[in-house]
Parts: sequence; C-alpha cells; structure tokens
Amino acid sequence: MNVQSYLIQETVNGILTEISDFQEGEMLVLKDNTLAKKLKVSRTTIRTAITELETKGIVEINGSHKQVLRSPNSSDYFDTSNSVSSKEEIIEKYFLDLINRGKLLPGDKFSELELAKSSGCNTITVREFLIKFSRFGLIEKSPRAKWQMVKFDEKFALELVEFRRILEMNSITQLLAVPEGDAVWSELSELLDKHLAVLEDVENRYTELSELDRKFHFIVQRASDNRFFMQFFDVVSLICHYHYQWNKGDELERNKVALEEHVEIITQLLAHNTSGVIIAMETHLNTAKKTLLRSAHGLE
Amino acid sequence: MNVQSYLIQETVNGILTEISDFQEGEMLVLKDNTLAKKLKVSRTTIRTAITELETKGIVEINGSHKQVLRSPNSSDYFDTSNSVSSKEEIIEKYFLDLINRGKLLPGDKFSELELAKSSGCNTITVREFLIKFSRFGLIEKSPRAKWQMVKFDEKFALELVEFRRILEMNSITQLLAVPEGDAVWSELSELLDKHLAVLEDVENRYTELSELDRKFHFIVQRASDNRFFMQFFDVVSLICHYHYQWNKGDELERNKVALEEHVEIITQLLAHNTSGVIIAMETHLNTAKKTLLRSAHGLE
DNA sequence: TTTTTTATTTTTATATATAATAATCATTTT
DNA sequence: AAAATGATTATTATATATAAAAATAAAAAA
Repeated sequence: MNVQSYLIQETVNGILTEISDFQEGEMLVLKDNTLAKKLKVSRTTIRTAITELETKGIVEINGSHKQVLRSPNSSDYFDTSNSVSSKEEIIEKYFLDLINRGKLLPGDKFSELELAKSSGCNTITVREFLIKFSRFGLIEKSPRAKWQMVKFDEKFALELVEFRRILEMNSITQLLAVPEGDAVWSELSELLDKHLAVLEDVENRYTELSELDRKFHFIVQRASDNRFFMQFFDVVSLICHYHYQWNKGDELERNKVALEEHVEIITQLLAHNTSGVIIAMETHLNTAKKTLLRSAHGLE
Repeated sequence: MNVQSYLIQETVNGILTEISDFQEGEMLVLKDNTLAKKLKVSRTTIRTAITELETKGIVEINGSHKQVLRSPNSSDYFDTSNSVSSKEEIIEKYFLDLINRGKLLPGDKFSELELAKSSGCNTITVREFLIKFSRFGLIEKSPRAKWQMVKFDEKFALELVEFRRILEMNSITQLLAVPEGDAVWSELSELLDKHLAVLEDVENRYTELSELDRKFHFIVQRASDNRFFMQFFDVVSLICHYHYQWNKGDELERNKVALEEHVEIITQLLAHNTSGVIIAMETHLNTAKKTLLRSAHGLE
C-alpha cells in the first residue's frame, strides 16, 4: 500500500480524534462538509482521508452515507512525528543544520544541485528556499554563479549590532509601558527563575543560554507590537546565533556573563526602574557587540 | 535566423566597441581569454559571440585564429534598449505596473498561473519573483492557496509609520554628523533647488514629488551607512508609494505640503540646526502618517 | 613556464508534465 | 430554503528535461 501524504495522514488522525469517543452501537455519521470546516482542509482531502478510514475498517461508506463502525485504537493513528510536512521543511532543516554545525562558513560557495542531492530534494525546492532565506542577508548570489555565504567582516557585525540596538532599545521602552496586570510580567518572572536555575549549575547547563536568549529577546521585541520589528527579530537572532558558533573557546564564561546580564535586565524590568533597564540593556548590547566583533576578527 | 539571447547580444556589442578603432589593413587578432576578462563573461559566451561576428562578416575564424576583417558600423550593433535581460525583469515590471495602476488592491487574490499567462512568463519565474517580493510584506499566501494582497488596515499603517520614524530619525542624526566637505551636502542643496523649481510651478509639476521624495529619503537613509537600514528603505518606500496611489482627491494640496516640508528639512539640514531638523522631520513624518491613515480608512 | 585553446563538466535558467489539494458549480438531500 | 454531495475545474507542489552560461581540466601554443 502506498504511503499517504503528510496532510492526508494528519487529516486521518484528526478525524480519528473527532470520533474517539464513539460508543459501541451508537449511530455516528460523518459529514465531509462539517469535517472540512473543523479540520480546516478542503473536502477533497476529507474524502481521501475517509476512504483511507474505510480500508482500515473504521468507517463504512455507502454512497454518500459514511458511518462509523468502531471506535479507533491507538494503532489506527499515523505516526507523523518523524515525517515532514513538505520538502521545504526538509531542506530548511538540512540547511540550518549545515550552518549550525559550522559546515558552511563565511565566504564558502555552494550550488543548488549539490544541496538538492545531499538533502534529497529537487533543485527547485532548494532554489526557492534559498531565495526566501536570502532575505536574512547571510547568503547571496549573482546570476548563473554559485551561492555564497556572505563574508562576515567587522562592518557587517557593527551594522547588525547597531540595528539591533535601535530596535531593542525602542521595544524595551514600550515594554516598560505595559500595564501591571499583563501576562508579560509573569512570563518575565518565570524567565528570571529559569535563568537563576541555569546559573546555579552553570558549568553543566551553560549551553541552555541559546534558548533563553532567544526567548528573552523575543519577549522584548514582541512588546513593539510591530510586524516590521518582528521580521527583523528573526533576522538578527539567526545571524547572531550563527556567528556565536565558532568562538567555542570562552563559551562558558561568555554565556555566564550573558545570563547574568539578562538577570539584571529582567530584575530592573520587574522593578519598573526605567533608567536601570536602559543601563542594563546598554551593557548587554555592548557585550554582545564585543563578542560579535571578536568572532568577526577570528575569521580574518 | 534565430534571435540571440540578451547576454550574447550585449557581448557582441561589447566586442564591437572593443574593435571600433580598427584601421583598414591593420592586423587585429581576438583572444577569447582577454575578451572574457574585459567583458566579465565566461569564455563560452565570448565564443558564441565571435561566431555571431563571423556570420556578420566582421571577423574571420581560422581554427583558433580570429582576425578582424573590417571596422564595425552602427548597423552591426544589436539594439538591446527594448529587450529585457531576463524573464524576471519582465514579471517584475509587469507586477509593479499592476500595483501602480491600482489593478491589485488590498485583499485582492491572484494566482501564479494567471500572472504567468498574462505576463508571458512561466509559472516558476512568477513564483520565484513572488517569493522574493513577499519580503516587502505586501503579499502573502498560505499553502496551496492563492496569493493575496495584504489587507491594509490602520494597524498596518501605524506599524509602518512607527518603524519608519525610528529608522529615519536615527539616520538623520547620523546625517547631521557628516563633515562639512562631504558630497552629500552639495547633493542636498541641489535637491533643494529642484524642490523649489517644482514648487514654482506646482500646479503642473506636483506629480514630480514622488521621485523627489524617494531621492530625499534615500539620501537620509543612506547616511546610516547600514545595510539593514537600507533594506528597509526599499520596503517602506514601496509600500508608501503603493498606498498613496488611491487618494487622488487632494493630491495637489498634499504634494505641495510634502514639498514644503522637504524644503524646510533640507534648509535646516544645510544650516546644521539640529533641533530644527528634528522638529521639521517630526512634522513631516506626522503628515505622512495622517495621509497613510486616511488612505487606510478610505479602503474600509 | 606561462598563456591560450579545445573539450568536457557543472551549474543555473527555463519549460513542461504530473500529482496533490483546493475551489467551484450544479444537483440532490434534508 | 439550507445544507450536503458529486463531478469538475483551477491551482499549487513536485519532478524531470533541455538549453544557456560558467567553470574546469587537459592539451597545445607561445
């Protein structure tokens, strides 16, 4: 039997969940229109999924009449945890992994075909992904030439840091204006606890900074409530993360400092101490700048 | 005879220019290696172009020996002024034209195939262009659904204006710090003259604002000397331009005000009056905000 | 030895075809 | 009349093929 597509599998699982409380002897009829609305897919998809359920013996189809025969058990569900919804996800994962493992360094060249072969996608999927990804300013190409990782020099680093400084300073001011009862304050105090927990055992847990850093800056940027700011959150976040990869040398010490700086900012935020927040943030961004510059120089 | 591609035509023209000072009886031999370096194309391209020159009777090919026979006349050159270098340029022109003529309004849907047919490109070219263009935040799509012009509501407008305000305020501060002798100051005073000229005959020339506006804000943003800022100059510029299209009602009055505001900013800039610049810029951005908001409301 | 050329291989750009999914419209059922 | 369905059409996603251009490597010439 041929393997169904991800969407069909997910839809089958969705229908199974819908009918999971079916009782023996009950009269349960499936309407594709209703299911389509509920699962937010087209009726065509629902019908393919119901046909699949018929072969599983869970549903009986009699013309337009689709009746549930038995309640589903766990083996009826498709395991979609390991599948990917599309080729695009495959190449995205594959490419980001290359970056994160330092297989693609600034100045490196690579071709679409090469990526397509090694990732198991076709060239068009790869190409479209690269076009989309080029928005981050990390890769570029000229017509009929190979793609190239952007050379990461001091100027690039300084521009990035300056841009980030302006966006974050603005957002954090907005954040300070958020009223007391808002959910963001409990989010922040939770985040503070997590930071403290990691700091307690920093020798073993210092690598968790990466995730906390992303979360922290996400909360800050989100306060701007501005889609253009958020667009750039992704860009800056990715690029910074990318370049932190290579200074493994003093990673423990560096991460410890960053964690402590986060703690200071969040504490000042929770105390609603405007000038304290600004100063702490300024310090943090300056440290980040130094780190980034060092990583830029390390590559020359 | 089949029409050569744009690149070949341009290369032929390039070689013709190279040998344009050929004298009767002179011994002029073409080396593809040298030409390739000079014209910045590959040797493959040079060889195709030289073959073309042989059929035109300008060059004689004897194995590896390529000798110029006569000096080229103007009819030997290809007219590439009307051709486009690639399909991508076609679709880009076509799509921007649709936008500018108000054929694509917020909320409108359109399909790749539709665009491909009407523009004469294939779907892949269209698709890749749309992916690239979606970076501007003006169009979006969900999987297997049509593309859609983003609904332009008040929130969108406010976010855009706020983002612009932060970027431009920062850039103009940088601009003020540029030393006296820099070329930017003469650029600005030229731009001031152009503004004044248009204002002299504003009833007939008010449509020239669009170009002056782009130039002015470009000079301001460029002062940031930051690629991330510049990326967004394009985005903001396009979106604003797009949305100004529809309030044709008070266009004369509106453009006149904008021109006068530009004059004020540039004057203050040339006088190096920091606070004056800030105030004038603030006023200008507020006017732009009002205009944009009115255009957002007009669409509801 | 260095440069140039020929021949070959890679790579991107473009075109076309098929499959999967969504949307539509006329008809039937409720 | 409203909702649901079947049949059809439209559209995107994916795959494959061909052409144009660039890059490379080995051979030839300077």
